[in-house]
Amino acid sequence: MTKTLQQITLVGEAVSHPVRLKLLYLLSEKERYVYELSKDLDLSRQVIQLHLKRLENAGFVESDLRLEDDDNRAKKFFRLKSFDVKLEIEDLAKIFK
Amino acid sequence: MTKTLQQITLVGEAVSHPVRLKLLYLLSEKERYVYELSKDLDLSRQVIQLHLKRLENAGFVESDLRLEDDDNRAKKFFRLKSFDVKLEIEDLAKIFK
DNA sequence: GATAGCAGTAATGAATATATTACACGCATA
DNA sequence: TATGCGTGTAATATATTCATTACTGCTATC
Repeated sequence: MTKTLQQITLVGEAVSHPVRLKLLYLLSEKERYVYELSKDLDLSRQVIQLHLKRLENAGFVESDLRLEDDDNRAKKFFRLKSFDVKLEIEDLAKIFK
Repeated sequence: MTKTLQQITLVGEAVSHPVRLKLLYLLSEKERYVYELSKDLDLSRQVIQLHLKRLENAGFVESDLRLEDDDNRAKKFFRLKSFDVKLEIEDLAKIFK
């Protein structure tokens, strides 16, 4: 699969922060919602949301706002889509040559 | 090979900027010195040096200040050491589990 | 001797990243 | 009804990133 310059930089940026790596790990286990993650990581909900947005932009996660049967409080769930991080010189050669 | 959290973030950061990716590509062809790169990329020598330092911190490149036979002006050459970018959920699991 | 090649360091400035607090709103529960 | 759970948005503060200019100093070349 051919990667664009922007795809590469977005992925790089996504994995360049420890909190985002932790989020990736947690979401690899099961889907979780924002408030829950902010409690678990002891960080503000807004920052967690920002990090998740970065991960979403990189194509790693996806989300949906969802109601559960027995609770009418909407929760924004995130889950891991794919995690395929691999970069070779050939990828760069295709871009710059 | 086991990766530490910091190793992962350094690598991610290294590949998160288009100029650094271009530098990696150029250095994959042959070694080059700082002044030369700054001319080719039309950027200040100081910024090129900064980007190269990031690449060096991530373990991608190495440098030496060198005199050539017929020229007594020292040149700081950079070359690609290794380029092995691969990250899997298992790497994160080892760190966070 | 002036200009260009080549390095090092320092100061500065604009933009982005990271994190917080604060506000509004609705639902759940003691 | 007060407190906690859960969302959204906005304002703010600090740090870092990215890029520049400016200075120094040496060698090469016209």
